[in-house]
Amino acid sequence: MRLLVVEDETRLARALQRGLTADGFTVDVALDGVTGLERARDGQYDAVLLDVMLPGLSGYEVIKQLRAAHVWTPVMMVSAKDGPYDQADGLDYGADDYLVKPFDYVVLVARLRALLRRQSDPRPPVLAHGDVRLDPATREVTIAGNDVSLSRREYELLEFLLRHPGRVITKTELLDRVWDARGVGYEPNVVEVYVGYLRRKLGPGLIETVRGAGYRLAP
Amino acid sequence: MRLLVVEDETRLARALQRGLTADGFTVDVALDGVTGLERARDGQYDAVLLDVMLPGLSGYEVIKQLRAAHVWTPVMMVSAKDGPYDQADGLDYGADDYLVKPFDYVVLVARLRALLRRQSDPRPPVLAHGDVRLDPATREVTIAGNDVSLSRREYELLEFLLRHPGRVITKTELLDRVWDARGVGYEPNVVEVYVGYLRRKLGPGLIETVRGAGYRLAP
DNA sequence: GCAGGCGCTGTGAGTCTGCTGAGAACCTGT
DNA sequence: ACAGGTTCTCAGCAGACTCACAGCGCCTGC
Repeated sequence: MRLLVVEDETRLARALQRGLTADGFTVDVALDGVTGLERARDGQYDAVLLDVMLPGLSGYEVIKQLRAAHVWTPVMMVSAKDGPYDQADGLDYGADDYLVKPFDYVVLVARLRALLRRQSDPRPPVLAHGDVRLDPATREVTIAGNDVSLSRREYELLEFLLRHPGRVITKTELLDRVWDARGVGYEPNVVEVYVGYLRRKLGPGLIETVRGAGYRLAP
Repeated sequence: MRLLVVEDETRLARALQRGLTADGFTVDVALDGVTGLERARDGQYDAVLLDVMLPGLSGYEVIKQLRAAHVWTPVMMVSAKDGPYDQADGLDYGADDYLVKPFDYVVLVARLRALLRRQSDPRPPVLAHGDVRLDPATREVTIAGNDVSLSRREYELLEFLLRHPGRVITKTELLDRVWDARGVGYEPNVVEVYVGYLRRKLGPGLIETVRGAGYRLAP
């Protein structure tokens, strides 16, 4: 079993490498996000252990780009409990499991084994709502069976909405999650513009405006 | 995690019940479409595993009626590969994922977990009082089942009242909490105006006036 | 019974929010 | 380099919303 550990704290990284090797895994280490992404993309790993707080490229960015590159290696995210991020975030971005620092080594191994065991069908399921269907694996979107071509932003906005069906989502949240994790430097109006684009391509009635609050997938 | 398995092959149904129970789920079984629909509609399940070929009521009918009844429990459809139906049909009817028989049990569990994860958007609980219901996640407000459209202020005022049922709340407090943290610059009369709007939309009798003191939700 | 105060509501002006078309800047592939 | 697509800002518009105001009715304390 080949593992990739992406972790910038050298001390922890080495400890994990030693322990996991002793437990029978073959372990590579990457000390920052960029090399982590590269290795994860190219190497044939059975699982990736991915820290969230990384120099260069955050863990979220890494997993996002990994999935965008059609790499479905199971990923276990690791983050400090008191960070600005939380579990839901990690899972949203496509992590398969989530661990909070500081973690117990035994728990880590158990979860890792469970992850490897259940990962026999890694293809993400199709997202569907009404007659709109979105396949994260191929990035294809269809409406009533007809293909729709979406730009990157349009696609990611739609995917985020489909992952939270029914919930009202504020423009700020969308800017945070679809545009930029830092979320600054954008006018909320971009969201309005892109919702407009989607409505033009997918028909009105799919995305509802909740005045003063945000947007929501029509029930 | 509560699951409902709707499957008429008793042998398979029992096997699934045993396996999924061992994997930590709480499993109910329905052996035909009619009872399946009933249970799915009434029970609070986290997911439904739904066979397509069912005596009484086909799986498609079940999911159609389920969605028509505004039940959005995630549904995984299961069907024989060589049946007259195919995957597209299932997704069209509003299934969230699709599995072809014969399926690998490990695959089933993996997909089921993915489904639950997607769905496990931690939704805030619905606020209810009398026949008024308010869902903070979707911002939907219903009275006796009928949708009511509220403006931002109206919504926030109602939400605040529902979060403090029974208590008498002064106008000053409402100005503080619903209008503006600084609470200055508003006439107390705005509150009266908005209480008026709410009474018009939700019927009198919901919000009681306590003369000289404030407002209170009727018991 | 009466006066004063409190709360309710109709009216309307000003504000705010969201939608859209136009266009500039920037990529990307040819 | 160029064409086409994409991303984002800006400005104008329409409609919804918010709130003050003023008049009226009702409650309450004397």
